[in-house]
Amino acid sequence: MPSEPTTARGRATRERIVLAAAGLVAERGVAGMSLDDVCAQAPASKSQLYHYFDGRDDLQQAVAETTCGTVMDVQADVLGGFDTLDGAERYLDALVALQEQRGARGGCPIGSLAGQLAEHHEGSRLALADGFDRWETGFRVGLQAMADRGDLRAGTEVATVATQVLAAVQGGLLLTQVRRDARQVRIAMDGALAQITAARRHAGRS
Amino acid sequence: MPSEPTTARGRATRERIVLAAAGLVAERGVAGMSLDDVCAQAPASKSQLYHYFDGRDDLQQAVAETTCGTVMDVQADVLGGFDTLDGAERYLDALVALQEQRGARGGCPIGSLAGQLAEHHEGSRLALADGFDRWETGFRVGLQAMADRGDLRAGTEVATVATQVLAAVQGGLLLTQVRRDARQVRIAMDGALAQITAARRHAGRS
DNA sequence: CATCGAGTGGACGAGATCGTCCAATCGGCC
DNA sequence: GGCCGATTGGACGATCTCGTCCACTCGATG
Repeated sequence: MPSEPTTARGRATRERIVLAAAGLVAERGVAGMSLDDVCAQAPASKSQLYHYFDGRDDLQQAVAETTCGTVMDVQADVLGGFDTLDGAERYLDALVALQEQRGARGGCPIGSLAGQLAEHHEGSRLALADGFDRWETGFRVGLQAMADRGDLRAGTEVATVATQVLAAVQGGLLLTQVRRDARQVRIAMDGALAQITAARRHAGRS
Repeated sequence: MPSEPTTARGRATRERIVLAAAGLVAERGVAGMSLDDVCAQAPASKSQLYHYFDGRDDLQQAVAETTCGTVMDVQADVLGGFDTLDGAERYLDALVALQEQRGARGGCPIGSLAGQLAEHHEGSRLALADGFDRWETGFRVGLQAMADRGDLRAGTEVATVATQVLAAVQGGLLLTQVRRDARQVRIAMDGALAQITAARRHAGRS
């Protein structure tokens, strides 16, 4: 049972540990993160790590949670604009630009963690599922706004399309990562967007 | 430099090792596969493993290659039928049935390996990219047959749609895995299929 | 100032893992 | 049978990793 920090100093230490762990996971993968490395990088000592976490698994779950939070924070603005067709295209452009900037490496942080953790740690799986839920909710509220405005085909099931868009993003990012080609995610999501636009749609891809 | 086996016995040993490694990776993930475990399971000895492989990384790449081969073999039949609208729906049904049968666990073997290996082993990344290429080619030739028959919207770019279908499958399988819900992959791929059918399309989902 | 719990530092042992090494065995071939 | 390279068995040391342990410091509070 990990003890929650009660003082500001304790909270800072716990956060240093999680951030160091998240950085190492992003850089080397879950398997490449050793607790000794985390302690060296934080910096912190073993006793601090085991003071705030049950052990490796518990720390990995905390990493999953903060990673989901970071991903959602980074895209909060552009995801908030996903409520018009233009906003949807801006979202896609931002996604592609980010992948190009990273050299098409790394894929989606949440998706990558999913491949490494979902099958082996129930707690981490639930944390990642929660991240996906929040992401999909962002799409859904934006799509609902478009539907209310009449920008979508009549009869569009907004919740279903939101799931399809998220799947297209994740699949596209995976292909981008494996093929080292940032255009893959654009192709994947162009499909999802083309599907939702009404007959009077303007602009295919930029 | 690993030496290729020259005798039938050597080839059998090498194959035993790869299959044992692939099984352990599927069961416990890449990080959970120890070389000692592989030797115990094969069965084989350390010297045999290092006789046929450079080391851990080389073995992982061999696992990636055989995993791609296995996945393509398993779906060869139903993927070969992906050249009519009905065949596409049968493909989707088979995919969903397989996920339900597995309890929505494991996701796509290739996609899971991608998340664990693509970023850290160039050779494995290339092996997985080759697997995706073969998979996408299967979709593309089927879609081209449909286009030639006039089953697709006029002006459909077959290669692009093939990429979108593969992305939808991968994204859908990832959501299925994380959410432990086999319907996710059906939703994801319904979107990709709905997009390609001509106006006189029949049947949405089953 | 004395007390006390939260927080800290880092040594330590148990065990796992990797990769190396060498001697033994197998099986085709002269 | 004798030879020889391919193949095999498994011990071994070096290294890494995890998690435990205990003594220590910090800082709020009475």
